[in-house]
Amino acid sequence: MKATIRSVAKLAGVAPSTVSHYLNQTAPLSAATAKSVEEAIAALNYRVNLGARSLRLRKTNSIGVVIPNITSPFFGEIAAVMENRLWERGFQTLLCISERSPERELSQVAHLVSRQVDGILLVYCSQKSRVAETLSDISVPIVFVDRRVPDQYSVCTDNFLGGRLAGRHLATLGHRVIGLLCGEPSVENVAERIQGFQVELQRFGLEIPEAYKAKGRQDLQLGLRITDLLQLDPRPTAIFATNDIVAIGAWRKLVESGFRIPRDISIVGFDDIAISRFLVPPLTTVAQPYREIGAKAVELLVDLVQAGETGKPAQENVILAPTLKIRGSTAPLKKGGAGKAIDGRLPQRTKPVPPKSKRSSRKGASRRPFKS
Amino acid sequence: MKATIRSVAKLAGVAPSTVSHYLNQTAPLSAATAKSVEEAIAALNYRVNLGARSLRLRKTNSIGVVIPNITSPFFGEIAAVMENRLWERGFQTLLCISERSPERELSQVAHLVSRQVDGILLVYCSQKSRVAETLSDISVPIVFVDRRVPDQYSVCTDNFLGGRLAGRHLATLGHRVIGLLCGEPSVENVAERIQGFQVELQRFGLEIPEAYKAKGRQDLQLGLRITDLLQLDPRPTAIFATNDIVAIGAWRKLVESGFRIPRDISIVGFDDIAISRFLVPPLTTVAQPYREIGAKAVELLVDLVQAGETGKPAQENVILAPTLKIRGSTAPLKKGGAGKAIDGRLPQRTKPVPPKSKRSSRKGASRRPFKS
DNA sequence: TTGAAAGCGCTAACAC
DNA sequence: GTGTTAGCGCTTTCAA
Repeated sequence: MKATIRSVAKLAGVAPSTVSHYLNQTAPLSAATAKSVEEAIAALNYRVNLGARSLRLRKTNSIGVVIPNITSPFFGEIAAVMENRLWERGFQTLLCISERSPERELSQVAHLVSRQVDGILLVYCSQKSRVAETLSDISVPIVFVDRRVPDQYSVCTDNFLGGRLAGRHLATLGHRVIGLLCGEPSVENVAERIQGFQVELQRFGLEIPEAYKAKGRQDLQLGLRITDLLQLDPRPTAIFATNDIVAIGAWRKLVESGFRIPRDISIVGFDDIAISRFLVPPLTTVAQPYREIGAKAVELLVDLVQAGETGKPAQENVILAPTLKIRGSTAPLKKGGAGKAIDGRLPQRTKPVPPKSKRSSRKGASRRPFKS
Repeated sequence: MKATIRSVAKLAGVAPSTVSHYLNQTAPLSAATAKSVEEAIAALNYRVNLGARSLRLRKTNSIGVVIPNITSPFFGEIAAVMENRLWERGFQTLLCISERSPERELSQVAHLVSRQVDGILLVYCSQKSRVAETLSDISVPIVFVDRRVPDQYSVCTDNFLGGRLAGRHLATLGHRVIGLLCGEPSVENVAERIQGFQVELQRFGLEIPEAYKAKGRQDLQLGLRITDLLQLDPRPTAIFATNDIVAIGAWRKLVESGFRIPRDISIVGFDDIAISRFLVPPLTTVAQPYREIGAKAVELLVDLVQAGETGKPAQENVILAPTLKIRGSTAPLKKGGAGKAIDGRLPQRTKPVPPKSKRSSRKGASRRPFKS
């Protein structure tokens, strides 16, 4: 039924290889043959069978993308960027959503390998993922996205730096009593954010007591648990949430409870998902470099694919800097407001002298220097 | 290098076809041969080449999904549901994001066909899409999603009904001066919502003057233009936005301008994207049946694929009912509030007698009866 | 400049 | 039960 290179050849009165040459411009054809081939193709509405071509060429021009989900704004953006870049580079995206199931993820990767994808972009779903271990079996290049894996290619955000940016911002605004909404780290990213945040606060002589940390699964519910923190004395004047969804949960609770943002309380998120800009006032947040992550991951993988067995790219771990988006949800500490020191003691202060100037606070504070 | 069915056969001391039979359980093997095949497979870490199998079987077990984007909540959900269902049914999803470009869309569909996908799920991007016309060239079954196409399989929401639900809700709450934020219909869906809304209002003797309609590209910006409507006299007491994003834009402007929702103004959206629930108060909206749309589309397409040339499923257009989610953003019209009739005349009333009871208002109002 | 022939890795008659 | 063989649609030497 369907036209093949053979049927085209027959109709055009030439050999299949000639048609192939025509299609791939792999040999010069005389004008006459070219024309007759062209006509035959049109007449039969011939379309090359890419599956057959792939089999022959041992290259499918397809890339597997495995990701925990695409409905959360962060992963959705990443997946979208990747598909775009891949399409531009001539690769078809095979999408696999792991739904945070390590088993499913594993079987998806196996499937993709069976399908002879040229490479895989993997946002693995949890520490429990056994993909990395299975990797020795896998002959296909893999780039890990938003997760670091020892001795593997990866591209991700500098979460530690992101945490520090948030910490510095709040400390600089004068906040001394700060609450933390900590996502339970399914992946080390979140832990790094918290660590960076705390390390930076220490530069200001601040430490966050355990009571000021609400921990839980990193979703909206966790944000709602801000009520626990609000009952503490002194009440926190600022909140750092380990992602924007959590921040929005907290936001909602705060507004319902009659708090005004940022007058009564400042709040900083992480990710910079699209909604964050739409809140009133818009959310101050640490923006992940979505586009860069996706673009870089594709670039790296495509290089890897094209390198084949020859010279593999050297850089193994790309770490991209996030940026602090200062918007309306944070403000300087109100004089005499809640959370002010009680009888001269700042309850969270552990070191005597917070740095006076921003400059000095920065000096030596970082494992890596701030960009700005 | 890579193990093939041949190398496995050689190692196991059997014929390739025997290995194939083992893999596909297409013939019973003696325990001994089965075991030796098994061992050979393990020893060589053999994985079947699905590309080759597809070529032979003329079936790729893959489905193309073409969609304008996946970062907007609506399309993201749809794409996610589809991938899930397809994976469950044993199909790999080939994702193509058209980015609202008709040309790109067309070339993506062509690519998918060349890749021998077994079927295509298509959310086409605009009226300008020429896919439907090109369809005669395409031998692959297609199901159109969220768009109706004459004589083609499709599944979408009953947008007209959705509009009516919104209209009835606001009218029943007593609102008489109502503003409309109308997305510019890139696709007939939006027009149907507006039409349904207005048809239902007419049942209540209401008509919306042109001045009370703000039109524009269906995005956040359009919502901001609510300021135009607020300057009208009488001021609208309720707003219907043709989707939630637009509603959120309006929301933002309203809050910034000091309006209280729903005390000062009621607002109804369309879609029920995830954010809508998180607003304070949460947004009343017409919920699209995301999961049902995605699930049904996959089901239909898979049936089509499996039917092959034999009996094609009869149902061509599946229309799924949306549901009204009444939440906090709408409230009964305040007595004596803004928008009340001026010297006894309701400016928007065109017919003398609005129906007294809900019952009568419903009777004959619908092309299809309400579900509830 | 064009054609013949082999083969990518797999499955499916069909024979034994 | 198992092996032989042909062929899915394509590309690619190599020869003419």
